[in-house]
Amino acid sequence: MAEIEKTTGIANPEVSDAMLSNFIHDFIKEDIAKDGMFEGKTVHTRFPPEPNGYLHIGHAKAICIDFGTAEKFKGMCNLRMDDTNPTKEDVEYVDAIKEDIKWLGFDWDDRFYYASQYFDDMYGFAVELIKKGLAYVCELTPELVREYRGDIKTPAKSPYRDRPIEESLDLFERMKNGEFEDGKMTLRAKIDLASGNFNMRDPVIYRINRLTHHRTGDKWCIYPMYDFAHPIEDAMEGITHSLCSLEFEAHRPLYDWVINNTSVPCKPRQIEFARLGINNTVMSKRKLRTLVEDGYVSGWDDPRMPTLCGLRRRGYTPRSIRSFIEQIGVSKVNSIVEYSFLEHCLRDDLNMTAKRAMCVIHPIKLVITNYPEDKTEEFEIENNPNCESDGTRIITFSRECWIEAEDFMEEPIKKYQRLYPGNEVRLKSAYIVRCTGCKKDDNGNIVEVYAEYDPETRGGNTPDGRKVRGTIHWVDAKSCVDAEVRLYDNLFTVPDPDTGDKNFIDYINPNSLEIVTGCKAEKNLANAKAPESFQFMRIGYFCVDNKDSSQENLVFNRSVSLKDGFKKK
RNA sequence: UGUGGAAUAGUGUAACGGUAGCACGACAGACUCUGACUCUGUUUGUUGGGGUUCGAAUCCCUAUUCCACAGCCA
Repeated sequence: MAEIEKTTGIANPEVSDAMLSNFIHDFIKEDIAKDGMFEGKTVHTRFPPEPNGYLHIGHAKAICIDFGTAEKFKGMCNLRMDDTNPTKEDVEYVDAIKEDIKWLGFDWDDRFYYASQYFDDMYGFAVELIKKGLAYVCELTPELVREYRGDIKTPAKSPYRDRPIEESLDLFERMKNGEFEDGKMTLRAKIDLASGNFNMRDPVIYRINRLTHHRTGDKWCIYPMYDFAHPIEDAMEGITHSLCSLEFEAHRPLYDWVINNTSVPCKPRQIEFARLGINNTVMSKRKLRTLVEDGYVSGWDDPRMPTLCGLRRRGYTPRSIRSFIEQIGVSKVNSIVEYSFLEHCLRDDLNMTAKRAMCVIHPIKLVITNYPEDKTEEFEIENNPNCESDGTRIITFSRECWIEAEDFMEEPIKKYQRLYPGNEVRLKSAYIVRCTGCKKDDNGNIVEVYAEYDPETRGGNTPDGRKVRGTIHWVDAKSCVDAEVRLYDNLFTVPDPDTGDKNFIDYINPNSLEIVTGCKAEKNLANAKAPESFQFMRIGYFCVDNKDSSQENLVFNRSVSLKDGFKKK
């Protein structure tokens, strides 16, 4: 590294080893080693979302790569709103995007930009191209442009290609001044009408569009196209490496063409990587919008959505998402990561950080028949057995408590080690109890379970050393609080609703949300507030809903269930 | 059919001419006051065919398959 510093003058070439390496890092190292290429600069990237929708887990990959790469090389990463097309863009998204990126833990310092702030520069560079004979005003209608684009064997054509420079200059200025109606003319780069890469067949770089821009208002009626604007934005900000997804690979020649044919201040390098695919969900903006607008979910932040605000509401932590992105790696292979891996990353994080609590979701009454009716005891219980510094809390115990309905079976299945007549189980941290029977209503439904406790086993200990196979969670009926619990399942019934010509709506899982009310939570949960997460012991990780939960009406979202190693049959 | 990419266990990703490894999953077991966690072990892979080489996932040839591009979207 010291060697490299000498030859390139890069201020901070030191590479952080905290991060897994990938091919992008390799490219950058090569560039750094290449004498003079980035003379005197630090690695500088950018994350350039178009403010026309909410960020999702796929964007998280791009964010982690853009910011993470800068971090790795001790460089910088800008946040830039790519707002060159006012058609779909809106200010409402800008703040949401910033919030999501900050939530993930990334920081752009004061380097927040809009592509629209370079409109003047872009206009200037366009004029430069015209003067060089490298761009011309074309009057083909959109229909004719398409028709004249040609095909693999036929080159494109435009009768305006050889328009004199002075004429194009004049026309382009008048386009800017609003003398022509929308769609009447375009400015096209003069490159190669016969190119096998259609992006190079004299691409349109400016179009007339009388739209009010969310930043520049009505100042402009012509707007630059992405292929022309993006390299300029990058260069204006001194970006050294412009990281983007694979579909822009074929645009790279055009990116380089713009950089090389205009007097932009630097020459960024575009590197493409595969975007993230995850099964059991959809990721395209259009499909997510359909889910929201047609009411299949409650909003962009519905906990079933792969949006960052949805994942946040679901209980995903920034750390779990960053860990996920880091572990799936970066390559140029289009791939579909299993949703279960994301869940694994969440469990992995929450296992270390979430405090344990007891909550009974499908309650059934357990009566300890040999326990005094008016007695209440307190037990001290650890908040997280995996993290001693999380301390302990007090829970109460009395004659009646709630247990999970599925923790009792009148006739046990094979290997069942919970409550059934004659069997002993431990009520977590309280007492060992022996089941003595149950009571049923007229329809044969079990309404109460009976057991006798062993006073010698206070705290759940067995002084005689006897082994008790089952330990179940419970809450004191006298002191518990009611809660609403929302259980989520996959939004789709098939792993690949996003592929092929299927209509993804046909595969929506009608049971992706189950709302359970009347759940019984230990009293300590009464004051829980978002964004706190808990492990409801033996069930899963739950977070307080950041919209609907209140002290009067506790609402928990199941973020992810615990793995269930019990093999039924 | 033109251009540009990509093919490594079920999934994702390393190995950059020198023992194909890791993670997730699955399976089996140990441990356990969470059937969780943790730990141990097992399972499964270089797209096919040639070639170069002492030695090939890696280099060469060839075949096959897959993805992206013909917006005045980004």
